[in-house]
Amino acid sequence: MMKLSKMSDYAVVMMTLMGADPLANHTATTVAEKSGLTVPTVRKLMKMLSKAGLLNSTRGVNGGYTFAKNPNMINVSEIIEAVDGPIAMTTCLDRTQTTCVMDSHCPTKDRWHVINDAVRTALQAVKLGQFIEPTNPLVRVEFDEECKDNACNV
Amino acid sequence: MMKLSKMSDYAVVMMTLMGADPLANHTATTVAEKSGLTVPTVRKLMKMLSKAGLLNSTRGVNGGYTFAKNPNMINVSEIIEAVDGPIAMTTCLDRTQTTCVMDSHCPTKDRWHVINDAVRTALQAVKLGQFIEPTNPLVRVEFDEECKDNACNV
DNA sequence: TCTATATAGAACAAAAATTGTCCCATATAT
DNA sequence: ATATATGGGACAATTTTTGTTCTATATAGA
Repeated sequence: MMKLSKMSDYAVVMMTLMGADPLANHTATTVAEKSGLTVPTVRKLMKMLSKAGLLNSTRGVNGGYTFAKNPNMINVSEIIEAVDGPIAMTTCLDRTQTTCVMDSHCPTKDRWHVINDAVRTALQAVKLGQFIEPTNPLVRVEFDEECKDNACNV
Repeated sequence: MMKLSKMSDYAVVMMTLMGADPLANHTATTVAEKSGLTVPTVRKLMKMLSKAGLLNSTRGVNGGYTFAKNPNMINVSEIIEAVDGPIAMTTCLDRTQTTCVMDSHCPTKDRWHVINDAVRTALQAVKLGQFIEPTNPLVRVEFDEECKDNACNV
């Protein structure tokens, strides 16, 4: 099954929860509480999202993270790529990889970009704002133990 | 990085190589030779493609696999789903998983369908025929009745 | 200045998923 | 009968992902 990693799944959930209060300063601790994820995991993801330029960070006392831009302008592919790296459907499209088992036998290496572009375009079309409930900005979801395992994306 | 599994990647390559001779009978051994993949791996994938209805199989001496339908009518998502299972971007969209019980509390519930559908649609739009060298006239000739409405000329 | 708080970066072990191979059963042409 | 080929399942090895821990750095406020 082709699917997202749990980490990028978590990241979208976190960003969605933060988006309920889009101007506030969010710390790893508070996001962990809201999401039910552990603090270390949230910290790791916040760092990635900050490094990718989706969040601004402030260190020290009263530090934390704020949205670097309007959630309505953040698309899902940005979040996924911040966590999982570039969307490359096959190894030969991943510039960090150099080896391919099939090398000269491969008849498809120049065709995959069609699919890759199609998928990226599809993901770019979906904005974070579409995930945030406009009518319920104070949602404070407390996940069960069971939901930690799959980010509760039922 | 969100990517295809190697197995589904291999499967597309194999199908592309077979598509160069779309009416022939292909054995696991011959496809292994053409692709550079090992025989056991090719066998495993051929079984999956056959089970999914993309290939017809014949057992015994002179057995092997033939295309069950025109390669131009086979889309890439069919091959991927034959090998990797249904395309479900998150765990909650995978019907075989039932681990999350907090349906009503998840902030991203029902939103993932938008992305999932977008990705599936993108993959469905790409036909195997687009991977195969367009110089082979047999693809068009022998499967012609399936192509009456020009659907094969994508 | 000192302290408590919070992010930055890197390294790491545990867990999970994938990959690749092997075995034996079944079918079939010669 | 025999050689050939697929069908189904089980498995170990490998790779990837996941989640945690550690130390360093930055900052507000007492």
